[in-house]
This record gives sequence, C-alpha cells and structure tokens, in this order.
Amino acid sequence: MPSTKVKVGRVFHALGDPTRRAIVEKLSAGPLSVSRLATPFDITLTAVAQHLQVLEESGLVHTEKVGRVRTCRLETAGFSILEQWIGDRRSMWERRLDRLGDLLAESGEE
Amino acid sequence: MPSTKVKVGRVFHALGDPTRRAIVEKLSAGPLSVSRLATPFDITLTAVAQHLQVLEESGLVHTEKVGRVRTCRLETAGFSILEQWIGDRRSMWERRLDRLGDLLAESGEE
DNA sequence: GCAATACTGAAGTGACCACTTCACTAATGT
DNA sequence: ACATTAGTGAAGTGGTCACTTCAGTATTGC
Repeated sequence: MPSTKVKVGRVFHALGDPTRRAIVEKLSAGPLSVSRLATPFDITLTAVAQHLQVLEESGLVHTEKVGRVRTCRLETAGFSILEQWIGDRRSMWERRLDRLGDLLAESGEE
Repeated sequence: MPSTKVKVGRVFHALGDPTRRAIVEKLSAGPLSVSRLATPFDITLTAVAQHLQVLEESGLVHTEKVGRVRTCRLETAGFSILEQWIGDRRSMWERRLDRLGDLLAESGEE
C-alpha cells in the first residue's frame, strides 16, 4: 500500500512547525473552534486557519463546520501513520542488532 | 527539562524531508560511509553531507570520522524523543476519552 | 612523490513556507 | 433590519531550505 508512504512526509512536515504542535497540544485537551484555538497565539486568525488546513491534510486534525463555526478535533489517522513508520524502522533496527549479536556469539564459541 | 522540547521540532523537521527519510531507511540496514550512502541518490555528495548534518543535529544519526572516511550509523536519541512526544499526546488524548466515557456513563445511569 | 579518493566550506540560486493585509461571505444576536 | 461574530480567498513579502558549483584539505594506494 503506497498510500501510507505518501502521507508520512506530510505528517512529519506538519509537526515540524512549533505553532502546529501547539495547536495539536491544545486540541488534545478537547475540541475547539478556530477562533478559540487562535486566541492564545499572537498570529492572525488567517494564519491559524492555514495551519489547520495543513494539519487536516496530514490526517492529524478533523474539522467540521456547523453554522458559522468550524470545530476542530484531533484525528488518529496521522498519528497511526507516524507510529507505524517509527515502528517499522525500530523493528528493522532491532532485527539487525539481533543478527549482529548472533554473529558475535558464533565467532566466540569456537 | 526543556531540552527535550527544544529538540522535538528538529526531529520532525529532519524527517519531513524524503531524502533524509531515505537515508535513515538505508542506515537502518547497517552503518555506511558518506559516499556509499550518497551513490543511490541523484544529488551531490555535498547535499547528502548537508542532510547528514541535519540528521546528526536532531539526534537521529551518529557519525564518526576515521582516516578520510566518515561512517554513519543510526542513533536512538532522536527516535526516543519522537516516541516520547507521541506517547505524551496519546496518553493525554486517551485520558480525555476516559473522562468523556465516565461522563456519558454517569448521565446514563439515572 | 603523485594521483586518486573522501570528504569539507563557502557562496549563490530558486522554490517553498509562514505570515500578513485586505476584501469578502455567511450566520447570529438584538 | 443591522451590527457583530466567525471564518474564507487571494495576493504579496521576507526568510528559510534544498541543492548546486567550485575550490580546498586530508588521507590512502601505487
């Protein structure tokens, strides 16, 4: 499945920005509207909206507009992709260390 | 400890680039010299060296120069910071859902 | 010693990114 | 109906980023 591979880059890129991480942090306490989300930051509402778009495209945040207010909540998809990627690297890394350990044990038992 | 917080951004930023992820992927199979690492990519050795510097500063890669050849291997530090950050968000998220579940159960039990 | 190898440093370039301003639409409160 | 609130769209700007070229320095093989 190439769909996961395409997205990892987006997730990493999204979380590379401190403001976007702060947004995620705030949202992990519960859903919020765009303007409520924007108040603590000293940047424009527009800027926050742009960040939210990036977060949404990377599957970290889901937003839904009802009436004139858009409510934002965290989404698991982006995080899953992230954890999967890290898990894959980790298992590859550990498998390698295992083989290395085998080799060392082998060379020592003669 | 603010030191971890300062670094998370660097790690995310480092892994936001596809070439750097490919480098990490190659290194997860075992240590490599800079030039051996560079051959599969159609970018300059210089560019690869720059990527390696970013990866090293983010604690994902450790390099050591012996003679004229610099050997690169993966480092756990960057990955740990990453996993810790995700774990923190996850636990905060799950704690919230638990509280939400409690509230729903409470309102339903009258 | 000399040539090839394996990088390193500095400076430049074009693309992308975060952020802004301004103008606009749509829903809501009174 | 009218003002306020909540967000959207487009266009511009400054800074950062990936990448290049070119010139230079150690190290190694012959």
